[in-house]
Amino acid sequence: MVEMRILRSDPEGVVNAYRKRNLPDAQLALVGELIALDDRRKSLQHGLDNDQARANQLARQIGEFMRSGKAEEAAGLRAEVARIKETTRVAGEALEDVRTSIEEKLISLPNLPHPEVPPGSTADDNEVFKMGSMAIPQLADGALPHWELARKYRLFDMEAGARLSGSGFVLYRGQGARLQRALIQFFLDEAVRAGYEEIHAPLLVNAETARATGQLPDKEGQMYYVERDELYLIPTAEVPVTNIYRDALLREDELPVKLCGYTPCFRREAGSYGAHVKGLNRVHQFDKVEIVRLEHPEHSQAALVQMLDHVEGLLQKLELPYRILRLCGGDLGFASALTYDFEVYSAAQARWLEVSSVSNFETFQSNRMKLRFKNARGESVLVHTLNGSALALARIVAALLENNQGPDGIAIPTALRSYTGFDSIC
RNA sequence: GGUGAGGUGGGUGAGUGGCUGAAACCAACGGUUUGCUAAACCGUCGUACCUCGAAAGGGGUACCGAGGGUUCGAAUCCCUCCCUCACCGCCA
Repeated sequence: MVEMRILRSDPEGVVNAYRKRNLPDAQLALVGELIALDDRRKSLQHGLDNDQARANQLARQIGEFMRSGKAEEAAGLRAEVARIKETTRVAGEALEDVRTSIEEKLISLPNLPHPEVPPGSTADDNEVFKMGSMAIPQLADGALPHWELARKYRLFDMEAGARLSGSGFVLYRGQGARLQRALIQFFLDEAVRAGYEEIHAPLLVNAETARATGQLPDKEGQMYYVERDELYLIPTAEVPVTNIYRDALLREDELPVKLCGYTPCFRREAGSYGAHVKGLNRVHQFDKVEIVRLEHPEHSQAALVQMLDHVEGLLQKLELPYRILRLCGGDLGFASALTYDFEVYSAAQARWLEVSSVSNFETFQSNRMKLRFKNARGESVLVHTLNGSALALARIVAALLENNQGPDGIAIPTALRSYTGFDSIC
């Protein structure tokens, strides 16, 4: 949720920034509407406070009259209190309406794009920020896409997943299952080594939690919902992990907070059909290690760079060809101010697959969840939140299988061998 | 799922209708003392919003799990919900 403070301080700048996101005029108009509503809110609050101060004063006087036996005087004041109460009731309702209206409008506005966000409207306009040094592998004739490799080496079974749950659910087995576990362990170890505290979080969260990180209301349809208990299956570890600090008021010296967590991620996403969603390219449940940081506003950009380095290091250790994209305004996620996507090249499909998204949310999430720290001057300041995948498994597996296939099987990258316990899949 | 006991400021914990935004103690912070440390002593010490002020700072309102209600007045009385703890039942 964008800070009202920012809207008020520079409405024109805000509107201009939103143009980068290609927001429709109706949404841009909200900026002015919100400021007007906020003015109204202040004036209602002012009136209400004054009336209540008066009522409190009268109540005290009535008490004194009662004690000293002046019943008539007390009765007269009671009548006045009754009048004031009626006024405050009306004002209170009006204030509540204005608040609700502000909340509704504010929550419908996406985050302001960071100045570094390139212009553009679709994924095609994303800027290639960096190409990894690993060469794109040249596969021999007859190289197979990962879903064929899975069949050949009995690594995972989409049909079984479909039978158990539905299409888009995967059952891993044998070396395929082992590879999953190895990657999770590897990613967690690397994150912990980089100073992130490991979190093992609940996979079902309540509505308030989903709202705080921005999944509700804007991505409601993306989440699985357990109606009977009013709980959502998490679409990413970001949700429970960031929410650990909901409503927190930290000391400045507690920053930065660096957390990581492995969870399965559940996504309903209807999506398209055909080759694009075949195999592991897009599934309803996948595994991911997420890194999350709570930062002092002055340090969040530096933190973002560190996170990019961390993710890049993982891909280098896995010896995967990758590139880093800087998302353009039109492709930027609702809650994000600045996002870098990592894509790995999946050679048999001859396409880039998104395996990580690293974002700085600045105060968008912390404003929703009232996550602040106290600065040296004693003021409460919203922290910046950041997170990134480090890394998402399913597509990494797809690329690993395809890129490393050869006549003698599929080679496991050196860094992973102590985790898998085998050097190749055969 | 059943029964019982509770939810007060960073912590412990007092407070059953007005002078309680809340005692006391601990922690924390600033200071005095001290060769240093400790102790002792003095002071500060919740959050949000509105408002006055250039600022320093001042004034006001709300908040004692959440939401309603009674009352001139509620941390205190009533109702609903949530959560925690204990015991029983069930159970990976």
